Amino acid sequence: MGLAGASGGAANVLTGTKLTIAQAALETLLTSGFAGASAREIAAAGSFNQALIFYHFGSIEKLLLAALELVSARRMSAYRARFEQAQTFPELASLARAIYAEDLENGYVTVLGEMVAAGVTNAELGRAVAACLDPWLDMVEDKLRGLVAGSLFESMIPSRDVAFAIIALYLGIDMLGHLEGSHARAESLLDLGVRYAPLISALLPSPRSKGTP
Amino acid sequence: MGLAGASGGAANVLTGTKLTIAQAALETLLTSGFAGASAREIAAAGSFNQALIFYHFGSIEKLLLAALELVSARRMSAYRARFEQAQTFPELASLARAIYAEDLENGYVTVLGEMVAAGVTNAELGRAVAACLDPWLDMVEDKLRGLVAGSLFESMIPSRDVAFAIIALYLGIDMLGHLEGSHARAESLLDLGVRYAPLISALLPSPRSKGTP
DNA sequence: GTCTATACTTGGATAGAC
DNA sequence: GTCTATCCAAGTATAGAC
Repeated sequence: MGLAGASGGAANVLTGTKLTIAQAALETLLTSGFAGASAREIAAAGSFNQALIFYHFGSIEKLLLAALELVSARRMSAYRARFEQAQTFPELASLARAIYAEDLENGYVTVLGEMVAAGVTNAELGRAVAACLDPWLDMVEDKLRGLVAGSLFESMIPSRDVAFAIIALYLGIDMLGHLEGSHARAESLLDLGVRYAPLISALLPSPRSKGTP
Repeated sequence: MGLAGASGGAANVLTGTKLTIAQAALETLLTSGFAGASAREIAAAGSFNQALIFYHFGSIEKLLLAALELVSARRMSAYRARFEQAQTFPELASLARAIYAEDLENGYVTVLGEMVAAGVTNAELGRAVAACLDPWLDMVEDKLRGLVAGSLFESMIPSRDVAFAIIALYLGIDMLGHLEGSHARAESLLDLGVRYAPLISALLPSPRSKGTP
């Protein structure tokens, strides 16, 4: 609680006008998508002057990136605790399902999808978006490692690859939902995961019934 | 072999100038991405006049869509036979791996990624891209149904959802590859699939050793 | 820091000659 | 069907007053 009385935790250094602008950018990303997120639209959404964007962020790209980092940090601080608490596959499946539902409601799913899409068509932006995804990859990887630790699968499962697959699946579901204009199939798939997670649990003999280490 | 002596099979109705233009569009999509695929760039790539695009296709969007349908049809006719031949999980995993490698080499992975990304930022385009993906979803679903037919899992596995997951995973891997600017992790993940497919096979008792029905 | 006004660029699309 | 020339819209970004 020393300097810069921020609220969350990570790198939420945006305050005042910069924060206002970033939030307007998010709003625009949400309602008009990346294609519609021009300086003029964003300025209109936030009722401030177009020129402020360039004064504070230098370029639209940098603003959009800052906005993405903002949501990423928010989501991380909102979900991390719950994620670390979940210790079984059923719990994790339910959590994934819940996170998707919340992300959908908050529009984070949309923002992420738009920025990933933008990153694909723009290499520089792409690297930045990938960097934003990295902490999530690490988080999933750590969790996986913990889950299989001590079990038969410990040496068999390359956690990094599997974590990559999980993030890819989440992203792919997100993308398809966007394309179809409906996330119904995405949600039904996640429900399926919840329903069958106990089965996976049964296959992996849980080796850590000693409580949290 | 009656009317319209086309080569492949599906809906490859592009000939002459239209085909030239569509191929230039593909080339541009490949080298400059969706963001760089402007009328002028495409015309330059194919050494024809900019105005021809609008004469033949009406708009850039429609051209790009036609180009996507072209590659989709090409890939379908190139892979369908091999896909239908594969009858076990190991075979399918190897095939998926091979398809990704070929798609990567041909640039189809890039084109698909770019168009999906474009579809996310543009609802109308998105629906069309989703429609392009549909035949693939059907194909995977049919295959899945055949694979689990007669086994214990027949009533348990909702083929549609699982097919959706598989397509989503493929797409997500593709997207992440684009973002990172390298498809190394994607390929290593597919290799992992090949390595562990026999294990899945062992779990699903193969009920159909009678040859092709 | 914030505003107005505007320069500059790019890109979609069309008109009309050939 | 193809070409030249051009219109028009939209967007990024900056200069300079307040």
